Amino acid sequence: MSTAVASPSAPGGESLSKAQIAYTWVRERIVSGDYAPGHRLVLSTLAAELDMSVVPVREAIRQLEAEGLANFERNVGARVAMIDEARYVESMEALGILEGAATAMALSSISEEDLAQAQDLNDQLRVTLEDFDPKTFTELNHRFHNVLTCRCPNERLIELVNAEWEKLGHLRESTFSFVPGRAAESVAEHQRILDLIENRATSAQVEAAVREHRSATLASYLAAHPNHP
Amino acid sequence: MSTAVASPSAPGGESLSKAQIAYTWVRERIVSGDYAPGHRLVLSTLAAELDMSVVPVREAIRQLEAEGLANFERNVGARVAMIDEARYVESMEALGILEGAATAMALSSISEEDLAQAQDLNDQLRVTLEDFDPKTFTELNHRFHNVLTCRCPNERLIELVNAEWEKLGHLRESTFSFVPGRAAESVAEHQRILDLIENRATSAQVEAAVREHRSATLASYLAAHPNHP
DNA sequence: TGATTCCAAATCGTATATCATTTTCTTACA
DNA sequence: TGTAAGAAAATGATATACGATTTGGAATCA
Repeated sequence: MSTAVASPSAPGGESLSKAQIAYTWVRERIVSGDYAPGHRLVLSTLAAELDMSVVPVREAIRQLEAEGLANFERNVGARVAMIDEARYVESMEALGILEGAATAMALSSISEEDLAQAQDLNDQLRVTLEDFDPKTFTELNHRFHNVLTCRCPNERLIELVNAEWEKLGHLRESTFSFVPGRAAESVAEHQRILDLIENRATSAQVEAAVREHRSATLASYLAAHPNHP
Repeated sequence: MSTAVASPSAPGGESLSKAQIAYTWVRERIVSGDYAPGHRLVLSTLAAELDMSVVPVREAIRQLEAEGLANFERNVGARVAMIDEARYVESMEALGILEGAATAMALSSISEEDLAQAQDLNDQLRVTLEDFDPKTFTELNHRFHNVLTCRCPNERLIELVNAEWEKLGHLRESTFSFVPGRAAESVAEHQRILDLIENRATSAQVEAAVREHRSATLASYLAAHPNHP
């Protein structure tokens, strides 16, 4: 029986292709940490588990590869992407740049409600600090940033932000897990960003603030991390 | 005979998989404009032309899809991605942001030689103005920007820059084809960027200059373009 | 004539089969 | 005992085959 997979011939709803089913299935396992980095993704095994042939599974894994969640080696096979320390840092940096720009561009479109929602999320984050749980903190943190960026009129930029965010996804919680003290600073910086927006700061100021916010997260992560190559 | 495709069992060299051969082959046709936007990519036809089965072709096209060069429609097939006006603008904007940041980060690593090479390329661009050819101008233009960004220590950022650049690739020449006057301005702005670098301007200044440079290109493109939805 | 239905061709999606490569295990030899 | 050669197993890469879906057109009817 394994996992209940949505019937491909689901009546009424639009049936997903097997390749798509395999994609979401495997992806879910990766982001949930079920398949740890380095875990081998054997086509025949996955195909058997999903009760389909290897062809759609292969396609799914290639798609995951394109997103950077898996690595394929010719004639050897695929495995869940390793979390190279250097790459993690670089992606965080890139995310800061993209997110900063997206937030700045969104400025004129951010409504009172958006701002209120962001404030609310940051308040929730503050509450979380007392009984800290990296998982929920990370979740709220994502939603906070998403509220600010999603109004960006440039959809491509939003795509890039999300892609980068997801690439970091399956290990992002580690930042706050490893450096619990960072969470409090993070909330404070969020507040500063919200204040800037509310006080009609220039887009350059907001962009810089968001970028620095991520740099700071990154710095504390690195400080707490003895580089282990 | 058709196109001479590198033998998969090329002796000595590392043989490419058929999927990779198909990928580069189709991609080449797209970026060269041989396959215009909207052109259908029929698996069986391509497979026949490449003398292989449809399986690797399919894989190649999915890869192209992931890069945004092709679009796949379920049970219908793939076609070369349409050049949506809005998407073009958004990608250009995103490229400006990424390139600006990459160039700024590269500042401390740009050597005298790099600067000289960039200067040389811009001089070549200036010469090209007299007997203008959009194709070579675009080529040189790319190399100019590449010299500045490639020293960026953040490889991920370079990846993103290149990905965005290539996404625009198959229609980038149009900017200078449609707005020939823009080329001269472009060269002047390049010169300003080089001057900033030479005079040890702050990274923020350089970043802004590069970003504005692309904004200006975009603006003149839009000005010369009656929006045709 | 125009719209509708139905059939056939085109093409994709997936399964199965075969070939190629890599890895691992065994075995023989120094 | 350690190493190297070779066979066997595992797995990926590709080919072929077949079923499913879409699309275009022919035939039918009002």
